Amino acid sequence: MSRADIDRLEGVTGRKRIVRAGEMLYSAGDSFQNLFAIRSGSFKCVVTAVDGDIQVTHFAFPGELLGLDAYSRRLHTSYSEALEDSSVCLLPFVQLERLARQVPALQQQIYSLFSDELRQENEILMLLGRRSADTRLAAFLINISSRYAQRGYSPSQFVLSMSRIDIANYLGLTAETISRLFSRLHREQLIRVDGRSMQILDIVGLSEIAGTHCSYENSP
Amino acid sequence: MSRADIDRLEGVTGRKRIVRAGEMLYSAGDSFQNLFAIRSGSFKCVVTAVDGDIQVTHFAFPGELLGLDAYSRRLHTSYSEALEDSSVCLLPFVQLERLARQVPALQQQIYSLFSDELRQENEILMLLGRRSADTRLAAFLINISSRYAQRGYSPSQFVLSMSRIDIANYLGLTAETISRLFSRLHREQLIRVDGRSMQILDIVGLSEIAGTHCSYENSP
DNA sequence: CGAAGCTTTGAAATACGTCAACGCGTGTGG
DNA sequence: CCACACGCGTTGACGTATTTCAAAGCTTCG
Repeated sequence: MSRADIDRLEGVTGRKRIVRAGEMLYSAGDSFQNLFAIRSGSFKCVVTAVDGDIQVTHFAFPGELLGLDAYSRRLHTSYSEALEDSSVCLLPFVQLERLARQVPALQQQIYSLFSDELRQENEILMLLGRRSADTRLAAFLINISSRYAQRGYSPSQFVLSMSRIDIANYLGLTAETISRLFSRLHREQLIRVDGRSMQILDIVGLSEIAGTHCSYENSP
Repeated sequence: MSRADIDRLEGVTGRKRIVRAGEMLYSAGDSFQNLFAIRSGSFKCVVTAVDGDIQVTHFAFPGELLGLDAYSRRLHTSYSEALEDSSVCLLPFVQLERLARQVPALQQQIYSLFSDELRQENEILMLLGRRSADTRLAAFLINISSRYAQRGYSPSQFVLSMSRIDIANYLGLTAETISRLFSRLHREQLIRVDGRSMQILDIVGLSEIAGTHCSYENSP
């Protein structure tokens, strides 16, 4: 979804919302009314187990859509927290549904969004199920990098909006492991890292660790 | 989706297909034409990485739908293999789309299927990312059990159609670990296991290991 | 300025993987 | 019909990647 698409949709609905860093866009248990198109900022999406354990299921950036998984139960079963001050466009799903019935292209767009997200989750499953820690982190960095590139930013230099803890949780690892891996990748001259600002020095080397010789194949 | 729903849809399209054990329902690279509603048997869905590594993303049983993730690219990116002789109902997606525009309830049904699958994948992410091996297997067994129950079969006695290797891959473990865990659960009187036929002796105890005090919460 | 949370690094513990051997069932071809 | 191979399943011994625990430095923000 392009920024232009989002603007057009916002024209239809006319509502947007600001979410400050650390605030929830929606929480588990909230009723499902809207999809959210991210205009600026970033979010982490998190599911909570009955024992309180949490799992970051994905990170979301401008141009991406949040809330699709809440449709069937009319209830959010996960929460989305802003990683930085962010703004989203509200898309009331009932209106969207109505509009989609009249505009086949929109209909197909919605199916595609669902379908893409399913395919993306399959990739993450592969990462968590079968890959070593360094492969997971390398694949994560390449994925983030390519998503920055898609939006016209530098693919080789960016600031991570999420904490090591969030990255670790997302990748099924611990913050300590992430920290050690960053240090190692730094030592091996593959990246430069200063706190949350990252520079990718050797995308090819990183891709090799990620187990993909095509650096942009993990793009969403 | 109930069996009646599937029959109705089949009336619309009128086509079905038999897939023998070990045969592919579709392979990665196949063009996307149909969704598949399972009438009998079972399938494993598998993604393949560039290095040939594979990951089982889910198991599918009668009443469930396959192929949703192929929509956006008009191409299957994973394959589905029958675990036993099976039959599926073919649902040409273009026809389904057309029909859905006229029948809002069908439209919503399709959204729900997508949405449900997304939510289900989030649960698996939690399993792979944060849970120990025994928790994963216990949750798997409870999930399978509840899906049998949904279809009117015994929740406490069933025959697994997938190999230990498949289960291990699905849960991000090795076949040896699965085997050892089955032995352990057997020793602890939680299950009886003879090859692939399973009997759950203590669903509560199993649920405790799974980290959920509500045994049926993992149902799809 | 202080507290609280994040990050880094080291040392020790452990859960799970790897390797290896063996038994079992099943299908296949001589 | 038997022999054999092959894939699956089990179990043990051992190795190791990652976690856990701990301590200290560093940011950030009230």
